[in-house]
Amino acid sequence: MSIPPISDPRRTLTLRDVSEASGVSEMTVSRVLRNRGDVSETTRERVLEAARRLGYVPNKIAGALASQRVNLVAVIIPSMSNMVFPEVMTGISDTLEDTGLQPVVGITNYSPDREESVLYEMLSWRPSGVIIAGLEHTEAARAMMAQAGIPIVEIMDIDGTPVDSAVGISHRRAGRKMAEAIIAAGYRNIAFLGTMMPYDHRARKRLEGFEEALAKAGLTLVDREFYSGGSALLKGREMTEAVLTRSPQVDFLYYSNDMIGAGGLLYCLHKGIDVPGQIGLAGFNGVELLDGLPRKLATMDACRHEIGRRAAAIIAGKAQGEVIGGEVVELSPTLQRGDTIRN
Amino acid sequence: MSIPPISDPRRTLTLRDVSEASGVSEMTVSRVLRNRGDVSETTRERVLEAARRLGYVPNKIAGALASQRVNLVAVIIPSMSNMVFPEVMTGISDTLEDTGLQPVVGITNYSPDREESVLYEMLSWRPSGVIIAGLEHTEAARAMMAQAGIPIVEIMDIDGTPVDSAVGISHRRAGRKMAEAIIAAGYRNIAFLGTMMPYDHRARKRLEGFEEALAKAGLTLVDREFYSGGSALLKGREMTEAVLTRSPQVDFLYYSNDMIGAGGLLYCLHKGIDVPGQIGLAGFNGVELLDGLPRKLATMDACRHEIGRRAAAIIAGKAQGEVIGGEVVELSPTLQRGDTIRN
DNA sequence: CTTAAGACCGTTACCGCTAACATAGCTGAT
DNA sequence: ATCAGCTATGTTAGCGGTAACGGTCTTAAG
Repeated sequence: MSIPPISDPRRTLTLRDVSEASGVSEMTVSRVLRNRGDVSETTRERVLEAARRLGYVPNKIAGALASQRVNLVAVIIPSMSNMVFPEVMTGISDTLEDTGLQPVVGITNYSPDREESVLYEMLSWRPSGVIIAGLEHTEAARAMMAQAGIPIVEIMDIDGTPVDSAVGISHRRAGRKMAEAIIAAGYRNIAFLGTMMPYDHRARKRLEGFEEALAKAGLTLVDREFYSGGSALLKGREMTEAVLTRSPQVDFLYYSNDMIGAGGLLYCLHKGIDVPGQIGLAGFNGVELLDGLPRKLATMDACRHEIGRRAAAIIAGKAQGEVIGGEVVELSPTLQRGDTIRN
Repeated sequence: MSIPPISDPRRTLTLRDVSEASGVSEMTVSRVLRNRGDVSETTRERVLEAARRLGYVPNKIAGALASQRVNLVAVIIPSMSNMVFPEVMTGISDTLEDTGLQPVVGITNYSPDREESVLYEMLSWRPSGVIIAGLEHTEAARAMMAQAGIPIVEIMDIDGTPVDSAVGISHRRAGRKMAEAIIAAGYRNIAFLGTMMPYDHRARKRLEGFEEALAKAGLTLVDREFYSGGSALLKGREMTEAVLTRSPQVDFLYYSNDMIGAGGLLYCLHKGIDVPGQIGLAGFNGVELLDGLPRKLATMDACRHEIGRRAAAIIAGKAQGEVIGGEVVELSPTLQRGDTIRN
């Protein structure tokens, strides 16, 4: 057992090392590295030089404990491969960029239990705020968020009661709006194709709104098809084929997301079906991908980027000391008719 | 200035609160919550009950500082909207899942400077390891990683010298392999279409390998086209149109990624071009999306999932105390001929 | 020449938790 | 009865920073 030499290169550096190397107190080094408080230009330079030379990297763990401040914002979302969430993230990052706050992402895979444990894990790092997808959470999760004493923003959806703040769209209303446009265009034999995930509450709400509007017009869905897992584009093709085979009278296909909608569109075009004359199609989300398709799929954008920005702005505002109570921001998605709904 | 009452519901709870509520010392509470050390079943239950009732969430900041242990693994990647990285992430998460380690993601947007600052930020939280994309970093970034005293795994690419460990494929070799397959199939007038990002080193290396193999066969690229930003699928269409207009003699289109390749494929099919007779196409990555296309694009999978798994395994292993030096794991991508290269 | 007001830097006391060691009961072998 | 050897719990001393406050030394006005 030998005592490691002071200069052991593997020992991690602390403020004391920089302090000794530059001949000032640890406190002064701390001040220099944080740009806080008065320090003369001479010592500042001397300290910075020493820190650089040693390769000192501050220990935020100690800093956070001492200052009771953490510059992290927990972002909890179901998935990263959904196209939707990377864009929300972009909005969040853009807004947080110049606030000194930093997003940290947690993935739930659409599992409420996993969401609960991810939330617990993240809260244990005492973030400055939480941005979490959806309004549906376990009891325990809601309790944790309510107790945490930090701003919470639930995003994507506003059809429900938020714990604190919420930013999103009404998916029920979005479904209704789409149904109305489809009916107005004269389609009558409408089928729904979507995900089967029991926890995709937003897709469920869209379908509910959609059927509500159909009912008001005296219509009901003539067919429906669900999927889970796999390549969404491929599933879109397969499901479309299944529906059209089973229910030849169908004249409109409403998809719960753009990816399967794109698959369906490619299938219809391949089969030589007249779109939108014989059959109309619509998806949901307004993903960038659609721009490259041979024909533009009708869709409704979910304001993803804007949702991210607004949510981040709320957190950043409260971190600055704003004392607004929980607010609900409703964004309105716009219908993009594309080329797959006839006029 | 009033002193908040002991029972102030907004005060954040500490071990002391649980300790008082359950009538044992803080240390015992700590032991219970971490499942470490001997605690009688009676007190264990009493403590857990109290913690649950109060809604106590441990403070990992304090815990990490005291124990000098952080269960985080920094994962630094260029982008999340690239399809490629979400899959790598999946591999990482899957493997880390049951090790108690947790990935934390940082995004660089393909900027070396941003990478450096993200790395600095993450190292300041003293993670147990770093997984970072690519072998090209700033001087300072390399120095930080070398100094950090934790396992570092550079992923995706192995054409270069890693700081510590590396897991990936040889993109140069991948480019060569594809060129050889194309030449063997009889194509001679080959064009390249890809990203212009100056920092996409892997795409660059693939192109280098590709041209190297062409040269060996006495060929050179007859045309090349670059893009940046925007919808990759749409860009693929546009670039393909541009190339085919400019160089009608082209009989093969090699794309730097599957997304633009898919756009090109859709364009060719739309134009009634005989694929792969008149023109062959190939991309890179093997993204799931391709399964839904009307024809299967030739591609080469980049072992994304496996890369994530292996990288995570290395970090987890070293966290367990394995003392292996830097290792380089080379994975071999397999060519998937699809329907767009003639036999 | 005082002295008040800054500018600059140091000292002290934690932040909330855990490693390491100490202690108190209790068991069973001697 | 005695004591080694447990088990179950408590005590002490930090981990590496920062808040808050206290000095010292200039500087310039009174």
